[in-house]
Amino acid sequence: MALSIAARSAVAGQMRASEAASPPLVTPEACARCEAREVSVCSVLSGDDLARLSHISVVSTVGEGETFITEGDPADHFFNITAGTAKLYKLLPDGRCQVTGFARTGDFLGLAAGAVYVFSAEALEPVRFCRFARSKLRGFLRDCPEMERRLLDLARNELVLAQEQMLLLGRKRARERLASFLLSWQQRAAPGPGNRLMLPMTRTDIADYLGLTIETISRTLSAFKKTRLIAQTALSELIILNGTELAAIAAGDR
Amino acid sequence: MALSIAARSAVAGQMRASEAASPPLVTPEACARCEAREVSVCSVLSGDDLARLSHISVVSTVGEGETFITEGDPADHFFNITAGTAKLYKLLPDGRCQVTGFARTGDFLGLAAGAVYVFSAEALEPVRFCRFARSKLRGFLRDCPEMERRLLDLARNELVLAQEQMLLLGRKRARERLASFLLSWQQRAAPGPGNRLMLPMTRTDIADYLGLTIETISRTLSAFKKTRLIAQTALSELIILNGTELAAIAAGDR
DNA sequence: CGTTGTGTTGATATTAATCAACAAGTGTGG
DNA sequence: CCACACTTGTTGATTAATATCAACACAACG
Repeated sequence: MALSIAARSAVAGQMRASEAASPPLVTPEACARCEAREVSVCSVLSGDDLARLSHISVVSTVGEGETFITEGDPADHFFNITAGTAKLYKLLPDGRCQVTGFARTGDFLGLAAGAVYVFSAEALEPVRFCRFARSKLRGFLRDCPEMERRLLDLARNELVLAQEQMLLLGRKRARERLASFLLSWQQRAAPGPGNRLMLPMTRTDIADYLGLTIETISRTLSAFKKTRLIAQTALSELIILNGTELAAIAAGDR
Repeated sequence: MALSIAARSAVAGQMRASEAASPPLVTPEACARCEAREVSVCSVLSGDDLARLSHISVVSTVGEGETFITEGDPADHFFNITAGTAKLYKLLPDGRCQVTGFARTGDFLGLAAGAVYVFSAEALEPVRFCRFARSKLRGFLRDCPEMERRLLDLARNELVLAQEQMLLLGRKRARERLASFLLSWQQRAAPGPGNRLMLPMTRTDIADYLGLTIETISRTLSAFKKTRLIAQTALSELIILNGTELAAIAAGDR
């Protein structure tokens, strides 16, 4: 069995939040090393602890479009993404959807859950993850305070990001929201060749993340292209030409 | 010195989130007991641990309208509200404001912070709180895993609420937002005599919490009054007449 | 009493949603 | 290989929800 408990350094849409973020909990290098060995490693664990944690973990893979966490189901497991990207979302009875976040390699799912999951998770591209039972984790944490500390840091980080997103959803205009999203995604995603930014999600996903419609996303992206803030190299691939100006827009300065 | 680390059972705006919430971390009774003794008690601590924690805590009081946490300042302290209500908010450079939450007796402030605070806190009525240095807390937590576990539970709860609020801000309409707010506040606030609901915040605060304007709040409240969903007993005091219908509106069912 | 702050209500403006048409890409089957 | 449906994205026209602007009511307070 393989296992990984890791977290990328989260980057908020704004400088201020970025300053407040904790240092990387697990470096990208460590993640890569884990993957190569087929045994993902929690950076704070070693020896016996690691072995014990491996006992309670299971590795799985899901294909694009598959839902692997469903809102309302008993929250029996924690997840750690080891490859791919997933969207996390909540639904209203009439089908309205709010994407609460995107999870990438190293991210941890299931912190924001009580007895049942309060969100669903769907793979945007093939996703590999490491899953383990919350009941067993509880016992493990009792003997491994270092691990608990990391989880608290993770939760803190997520809380900072969530509040930043509240500001975005409650008070920013469409162009400010999209600018914020592009910049924060640029910082989270590994840059492609030639500084290209890959967007594994559809326009619908972006719209549901930013509280807008696909038409508004499309129009706003077109406006950014026309003013040379970004360039589009493929349908889901673009280059940020003027990050400074984009950051000013994201912050609401113009 | 007095000290308190406590948390009320958080109640989300929707049933689903409520089911998911952890059991009360500190009962209202325990809080009351703490207050009476002028030594607030963390329910998971006792004896030596409690004495040690008391060493690093300071009790303060701030008046209505006073800001006691400022976004961007070094996040040196944790806070635990022991009396009163405060609003937590973030600002955009041009003055737009997003209230990210309201903190009441027993609530804990400062979890969502890194090197600097990412939100400000202002007293809506006279607030008493217990404050202690994060640097000292860190050392304390090392020796008191039970305490750390509680903090993780608190953070988990806040995360659930934050995601519920994202759904509200991103996808709910004005009447749905206000209905959600009234119900969740009803569950958090101690009910006044005759089931009256006290709202210590102004229309502006509610508007900034729900991502709306004061005019929309006022109009929507008037509509609720006209359809007998609520009745107003004073400017900041009302009664929920039809909670069932209000819940249906909050959930987006009509 | 006037003044100020807060809330309400009405008229109008604006942003983004909705409705609609079409373009481009993808996959299928003949 | 092409015709076809089907999905996703773009753009335009119109509508709807909420913001903005404005007037006024009311209470608190000096």
